[in-house]
Amino acid sequence: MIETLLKKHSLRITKVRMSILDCFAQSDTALSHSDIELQFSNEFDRVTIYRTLNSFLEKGLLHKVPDDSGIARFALCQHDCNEHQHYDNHVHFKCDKCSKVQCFHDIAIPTIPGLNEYIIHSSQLLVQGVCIECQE
Amino acid sequence: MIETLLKKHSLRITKVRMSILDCFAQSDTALSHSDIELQFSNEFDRVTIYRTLNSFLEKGLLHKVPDDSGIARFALCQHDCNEHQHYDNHVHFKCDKCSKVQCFHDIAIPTIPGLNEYIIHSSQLLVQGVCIECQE
DNA sequence: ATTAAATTTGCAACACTGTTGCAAGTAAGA
DNA sequence: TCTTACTTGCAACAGTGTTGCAAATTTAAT
Repeated sequence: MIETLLKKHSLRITKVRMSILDCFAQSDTALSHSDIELQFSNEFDRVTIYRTLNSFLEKGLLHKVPDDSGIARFALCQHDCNEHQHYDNHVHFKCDKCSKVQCFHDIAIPTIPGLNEYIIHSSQLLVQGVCIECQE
Repeated sequence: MIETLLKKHSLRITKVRMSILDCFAQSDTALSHSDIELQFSNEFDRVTIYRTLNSFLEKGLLHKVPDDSGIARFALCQHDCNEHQHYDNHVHFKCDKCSKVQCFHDIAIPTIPGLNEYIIHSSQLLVQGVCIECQE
């Protein structure tokens, strides 16, 4: 439940946070600031939306999804992330036709040989192509 | 040679293009617009730099390096890319300390099982951590 | 070397994304 | 209920990237 989720991450329960978190819970794709703003522009200030996304990110409710376009997209964390640790090393798929970005939480990224001397914190794999819906 | 490279990709030989392409040839890390602008701000207009980067991208001289920060970085293509085809499915490493991004052209990205129904155009792996220089 | 056509450059202006400071408003615990 | 700490909205700003247009430059053809 959404309220519990906020409390668990030590965030106060407010209208903006409930609405935006609900948005992510409903969506099966990663959402950008502008996606959110489209829905709530006459309800909440854009700065508030930015700040909400940032606190969700910081507290481990959301993770950032990389993208060649430059705009930041976010998706719900599936594991127990918190402000100290993020576990979001999974595969992302971006459709070149509809531009939607999906997370594949179940597909682990294989270990890459050849980076032995580097200390590795995280790996993110972005696959681009055509999603199932856009093939039809 | 730089002039040959421009001609090969059907780009006219101009001062901006020579200078910027040379910059990339010298550098072992990916460069952003602002990296370039720092060097040439009193010589070339920022719009011209943006346009130069875009034509290099389009003609297959450079590829875009993904990054969670949102700013676009570019690096030289190693294979024979052109305006129709890009072969830049390799590993990128970003150092969390110095923020430099390196390409590992030699490390191929393993095939990911579980995306069978998707048409895949490209895969980019971004590994973050601490580079060798920053460990010392 | 001259010329003509096409491309490139610089400038001004603009749009979008994201951040900061501050005063007013709200949530949560005593 | 009251107090404290956090959150929100507003205004202003900074950075990144794009577009239109006139002037300059490259290129290829004479």
